[in-house]
Formats: sequence, C-alpha cells, structure tokens
Amino acid sequence: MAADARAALLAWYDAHKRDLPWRRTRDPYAIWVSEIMCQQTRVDTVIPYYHRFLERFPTAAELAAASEDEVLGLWSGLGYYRRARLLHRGVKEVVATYGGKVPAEREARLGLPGVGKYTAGAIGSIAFDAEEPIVDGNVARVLARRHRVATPLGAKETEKRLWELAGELVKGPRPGDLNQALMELGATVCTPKNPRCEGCPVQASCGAHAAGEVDALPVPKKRKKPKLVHAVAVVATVGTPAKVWLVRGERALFGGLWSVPMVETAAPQLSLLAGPASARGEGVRSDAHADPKDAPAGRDAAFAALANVGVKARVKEKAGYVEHVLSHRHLKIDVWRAVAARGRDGLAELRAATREEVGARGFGVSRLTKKILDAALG
DNA sequence: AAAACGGGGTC
DNA sequence: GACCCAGTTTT
Repeated sequence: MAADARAALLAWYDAHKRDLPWRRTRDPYAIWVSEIMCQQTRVDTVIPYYHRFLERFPTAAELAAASEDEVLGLWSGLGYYRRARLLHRGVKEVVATYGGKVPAEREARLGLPGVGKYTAGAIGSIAFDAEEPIVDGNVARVLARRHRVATPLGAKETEKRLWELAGELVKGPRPGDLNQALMELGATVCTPKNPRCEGCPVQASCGAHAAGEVDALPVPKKRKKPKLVHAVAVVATVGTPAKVWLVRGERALFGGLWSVPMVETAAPQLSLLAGPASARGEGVRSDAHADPKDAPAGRDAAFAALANVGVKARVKEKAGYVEHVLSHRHLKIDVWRAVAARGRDGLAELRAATREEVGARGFGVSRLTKKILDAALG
C-alpha cells in the first residue's frame, strides 16, 4: 500500500532526520539558497558556506543589492560557480518582478535562472507545502531500487518513470517532509555502496530487496573520463609589496572568478628544458592560438598568456607544476613566474592583488588559482 | 542525448 | 582510481 509506505517514511524521517541549518527555517529564500548550494555537493560541505552566505545576505533584497564579485567571493571554494551567478540573477529578478517574494506559483519559479525541475519542487514542497515532486540523486536511487527501475539513470524513459513515482508519493500530508524523507533515506540508508537495508522503513515494499538486486540498481549512467589538458599559468608580480596580476573571464572556465593569466598548450612541458630566465624579456606576442595544437610551449606560452591580457612582464623561470581535476577536465599546468612593469589600467577584467588579499575568505578565486599561487610563491 | 560546469568524500 | 554528491544550462 502506497499510503503505508508514505506513513512509514514520514515516521522514520521524524525519528532520524539530521539537524541541518536549512531545516530550521521556512523562509523560501533561505531554502532556495540551500537547494542551489546543495546541487552536486555534499551537505557537510555546504553547511559552513550556507551560514556565511545567509549571515551576509539574510534577505533576497540584500543579495540582490550585492555585487557579483562579492557573491562569488562567498561562493569561492564551493565549485560550480555558475550556480552562484544564476542564483544572484534569479534573486534580482524576484526583487524586481515579484516584490522580493519568492513566487508560490511553480511556473513562475521554473522561469527563474538556475531553477530547474528539482529546485522548483524543493522550494514548492518545503517552503510552500505544495505537492510538488523532486528527483535528485538520492531519490532516484531509492525509487529505482524500490520499483526496480532497471533502465540507465539519465535516459529519458528512466527520468519519466522516476518523476511519475515521485509524483505519486508526494501526494498527501506533509509533502515537503515526504520529499526530504526520500532524500534523507538515500543519503543515510539507501546509499550507493553498502546500503543499510535493515534500517530501512520501506524494506518490506522494496522490489530490489526482494529480488536481491539492491547492489545492481540503479544502473548508473556512463561516465566519461576527464579530458587531459596541458596549460601554462603565469604568476606575474608587480611592485612592493608584491601584487599579483589577476584576470577575469566572463565565459571561460571559472567564469566570473579571478585567475592568473593562462594558456592551453599542445603538449606537456619538459621540465629539463625549462632553464634559467633568458635575456629575452619583454615579449608581447599578439598571436592568439585558437587550436592548442598550434599553441606555443614553455616560456613562449608564458609570454602569450601575458600578452593576451595586456600585462607587460619579464618572464623569469618555471616555478612549479600543478594538477587539478574537474569533472570534465584534468589540468596539468606548468607555473611560470614573471615580474611585471604594469598592466593596462582601467580594464574591469584585470587587477592586481596581494597574496594575502587573494588568500582571504571572500575573494573570488577557484581552488586552482590558490594552488597556482602556492606553487609559485611557496 | 551529450557536454559543460568544481570540488571533495568515500570505498 | 572510480563513483557520486539535495542539478541546470547549453549545444
């Protein structure tokens, strides 16, 4: 009986739910922030970011009034920075269009940037007590097992089936808690590896458990290995105390964040060939290399990286090497040091900052940039 | 349907 | 090293 399972889920949730900060509020804006932060990110990772973010931006109006730079600064280290930019834009839209109130209408929420089917349903059910289903990774696993959905995750028919099942289950009292119970079960009991079926409130109605298929479900989607990319990054210092030249790209990797100048190169740099600084100093090469196969290597690449963004500097020596793995790229980066006269002034996408400023909480850089600075400046 | 988009925990 | 996490947008 679906009603029995539903009641069992809610009772289990009441007894076992974790005390998470966003479970202490019904503020749709705060719920929204938590849902965006939790996308593809573990709850334990999110908690400190959530506290800092809500402390600085307690209301939609205050977030809407902030600069994107500051918003990204508070997001720095969390990853998937586009989430922060879309949340910022979405909240601005809510302030401009809906008087600062997150819309109770599902269709209106779905129209907001960064709000997809999952987030719309989470806000709707948790903040507005609406019978809106959600399917995240946890719910997908729970439902795929319970109902023996054996088609691969991500396939259209699979998604359709899972959303149907979630839609049936959410109907009834406490839809928000029901949705959270499904997620909580997936996160703490119906886990990918070593699920604790003994402690599952719906074990009796689980098809996979009855069939001995728990470990075989769900069928994961194929995962591609990150593409290997070689690059050269340049830490160009200027003045005393030394500041480091930083650039910011709108659409590049780490869009909106500050980074050091970098270019993709064709091949790994042979460190044996990276000798002491030569007399060729002030290179300003204008050739941009669209295809990495045509890209320069080593010192030439360092010149190119600086020239591309208008920083005039004398390239010194290779100062380190950094690897950084993302979900879709595996970056292998030679880090070069350079000493700059100065950069172009007046460009919004170029600035210099001290090591301390960049390292401070609230500065909008990726982990990669921090690694690169560590490699170059010790 | 596939790729882009971060970073980290866990087995 | 593989897998996957309270996903959405773009191609």
